[in-house]
Formats: sequence, structure tokens, C-alpha cells
Amino acid sequence: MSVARTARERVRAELLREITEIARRRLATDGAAGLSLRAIAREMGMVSSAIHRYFPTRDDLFTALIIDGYHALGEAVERADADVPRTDHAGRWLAIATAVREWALAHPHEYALLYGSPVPGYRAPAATIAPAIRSVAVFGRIISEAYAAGALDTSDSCVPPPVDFGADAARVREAIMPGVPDDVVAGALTAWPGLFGAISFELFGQFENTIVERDARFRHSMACLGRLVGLR
Amino acid sequence: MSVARTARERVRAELLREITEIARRRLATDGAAGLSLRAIAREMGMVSSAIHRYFPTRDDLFTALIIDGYHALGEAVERADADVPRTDHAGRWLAIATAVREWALAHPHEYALLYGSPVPGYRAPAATIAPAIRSVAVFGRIISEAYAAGALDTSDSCVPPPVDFGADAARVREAIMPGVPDDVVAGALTAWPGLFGAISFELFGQFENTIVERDARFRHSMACLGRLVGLR
DNA sequence: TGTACATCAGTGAACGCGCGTTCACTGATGTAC
DNA sequence: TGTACATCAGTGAACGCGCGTTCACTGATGTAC
Repeated sequence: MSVARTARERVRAELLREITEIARRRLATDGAAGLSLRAIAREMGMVSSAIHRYFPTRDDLFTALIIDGYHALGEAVERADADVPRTDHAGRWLAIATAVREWALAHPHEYALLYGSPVPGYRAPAATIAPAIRSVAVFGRIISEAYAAGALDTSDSCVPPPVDFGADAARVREAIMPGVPDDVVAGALTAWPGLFGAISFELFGQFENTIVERDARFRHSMACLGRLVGLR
Repeated sequence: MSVARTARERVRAELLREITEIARRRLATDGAAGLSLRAIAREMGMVSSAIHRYFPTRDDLFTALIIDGYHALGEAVERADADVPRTDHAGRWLAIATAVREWALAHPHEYALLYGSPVPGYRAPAATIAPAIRSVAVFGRIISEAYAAGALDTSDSCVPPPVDFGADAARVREAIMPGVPDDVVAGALTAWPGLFGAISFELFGQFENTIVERDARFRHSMACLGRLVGLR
């Protein structure tokens, strides 16, 4: 019964884990587009067709990797946020930004899979949407709480948002930033992509031969972007 | 003599052009990693080996595409800058940012080649460095001229840069931003990657199902990032 | 506890593709006298 | 202007690889009575 059934199921779960682990490692050498089911099967000592028992299709493996990646990043962000006093909103922002960067530096190819160029021929299914939101939801919570606490200094931070931005702002507010007015939402939608711009530039080589003190530069950039939303 | 010699050379130049044109088109369906010399040769009605007369190696084709891409983007940015009165520094910033975005939207796969995930196994040779600077050099010029004209309002724009940032700032100043003090260089190094973060988010699907008014949002973001350097 | 049956994992062969690069070669174009 | 030679473009065959996916199959594991 359930013990015996678990025996088979446990092996299956373990193999699923091992496949994605090898796949993650192979991303580094082959890239997402070059990821090969056959190569993974070979590395596992399996015959090439056996892998389809676990991932019927190459795209299914991608989907699993993407979902895992978003969750891993989201978890790192949640942990980083939890380590900072709730009322230190600027500190929380810096902490989660740093967590994203550190995760990206530690897992550059997974980061590229999530935030780099899309894989040609692959369309992410709906199942990837919810995990994708996990990290940005933490950011939204920080902004919400800071605003509710009256801790945002928006005196000079940004120009007023355009009038036709209301519907988009409402969507964002509803999803991850309850109670926050349009202009703050707009600022947040500059700061958050700004974080990923900074990381992508660093990771994809745009700072090569120019920027050496990358930690310092990053912290400073994040402080600037934080001020833009009123975090100081 | 030179007329006859040009006959052959003109055919060669034309074929080189045609090959890169097909390659650019194929980027859309195959992605950079999937770009195939054989497929290009096929499309040109050539035998597959003939293409090596033009690009000895697949990597040589990549290099050509990257250099062409940086130049095309750089030219678009230069043209956009030229259309705005020299003293309207904030307007020039918005114009070049918009030019980058429009070029990216019109050539998403070339943009991905330049600013997306690196192609596995390909290392960009030194010949790509100079063209890569062309667009950011225009940005640097705008900042330099604005600063020299006393047009930057840095009163509240950003926190002071970290002390160990001096050497990096000096390198940037020397290369593209003559005469500009460290704190403004630091701000510029937040705004510029911020621009690419905004574009990559839009292009790589992070705004899907959320942001509809993308032009408005982009303009607003750029205004915020501009203020961060003191452009207003 | 033992037996009959159903489920599932992994095998091995095959289908039908694709790729980059090399090499000896033919024939056209260009050059020098 | 004409001839001899050198350069170059394109051919076709080959080398040695790779891939995703399907399918009939064996044999082990799990389930129900």
C-alpha cells in the first residue's frame, strides 16, 4: 500500500529532481536553446527515450526549469526581506535588490532563462505566471507597507504619472501593491525594471572593461532607484 | 583594372550584405543560438560550403551581426539627438531613450543579440567594443554638455556616490563624459542601465497581462530616470 | 499470506531530420606583360 | 589588343557529429481480492 507506492513514487521524484539538476548545470555550457534531452539522458546513464517518461517534451522541461527558477528567486527575496526590521523600508528594498543580484550572480544561466532573451520556439504556459510574481510581490508589499506607514517621501521623487496610466496602475495595485496611489505605482514600475537593468548589464558584459567596484555601484544605484519611489 | 576589379568586389560586397540580411531575418525564428550557416546558404541558393568564402566561421557571422547592430542602434540614437535643440538636455535624453526603445521594438532579435543573454560558446572579439560604445557616447555627450551649461539640477537627485567609486567614474568620464563630477557619473550609471531594464522588461514579456499603456509608461520612466541625473 | 492482474519504467531500434567544416575540383574573372 | 598566369567563387562529396520523438517490447513494482 502507501509505503510500497511511495517507494516507486519516491524514485520518480528523485529522478525528476536529478533531471532538472543536470539540466540546470547544462544550461551553463549549452544555453537554453541548446539544452538537449538526449545529453541529459546520457549523463544519467539512461537510454535517450526513457527521459520522455519524466518530461514528455523538451518544452515541459523548460517550463519546469522556469517555474523552479522563479520560486528559487522568490524564496531568496522573501528570506532577505524577512531579515530586515519591518519599518526599515529602505533597508528592505536594498536587501531584496541585493538578494536578486546575488541569486543572479550565483545562477547566471537560470537568471538568463527568466529575464534574458526568450528561447525561440518556446512559449511559456500559464503555469509560469504565478511563480513569476513571487519576487515582485515582496517588492510590492514593501511599498504598500511603507506608504501605509506614511514613510514614503514623495516630495521631489518623481514627475506625476500620465493620465492614461490609471488602468495599468490599478491592475498593479490590485495584484501586489494594495492601497498605493498611482504616482507611487508609477515610480515602482521604474525602480523594479531598473534593478534588472543593472543586473543584466553586469551579468551580460556591458560593464566589462569599465566598472570594477560593482558592489558599490550596485548599492548606489539601488539607493537612487529607491529614492525615486520615496524610500530614503 | 579598377573597374573590372570592382565588378567582382561589388558582387562580393552585395553577397556579404545579403547574407547578413538573411541572417538578421532568421534570428527571429531560430534565435542566435540556432542560427545556421547551412540554412542561410540554402536560402541563397548556394551550396552550403560556399558560404565559408564569406564568413569562414559561424562566429565571424555573429561578430558581423553584432557590429552592424551596434552601429545601427548608434546611428538611430545620433539621429534622434540631432533633432532636438542643443540646450534642451532633458528633451535630448528623452529623444535618445525613445530611439533606443523604438529600434529595439523594430529589431527585437538584434536587440536580444546585443543586450540579451550571451550566445553560449561565443566570445565577442575586441572589434565589437568600439561600436558598442557608439550609443552610450551620445548619452555621455548630453550629460557633459548639460553639466558644462550648468543645466543639471542635482540638488535632490541622488545620494552621494561611494568613495571607492572614483576610479570607475574616472574611466567613464575619460571615455564618454568629459568634465562631469563623480556623483553625476554615478547617476548616469543608474539611468542608462535603467533604460535597458525598461526595454528588456517590455520586450521579453515581463509586462505581459499587466501594462497596456506602454508608451506612456516608458516616457514617465525616462523622465524619472532623467531627473535622477538632474535632467529636468 | 498468495495469487492474478494492472500499472509503470526503461530498452533498443528506428524515422527523419539537422549541423559546421574540410577538401580537391572546375571554371570564371582579373592582372601583367 | 592578345596571351599566360594568378586569383577567386562556387561545386559536390564526405566526415563525424548531433537532435526530438515514436513504438513495440520486457520485466519489475504495486494493487485488489
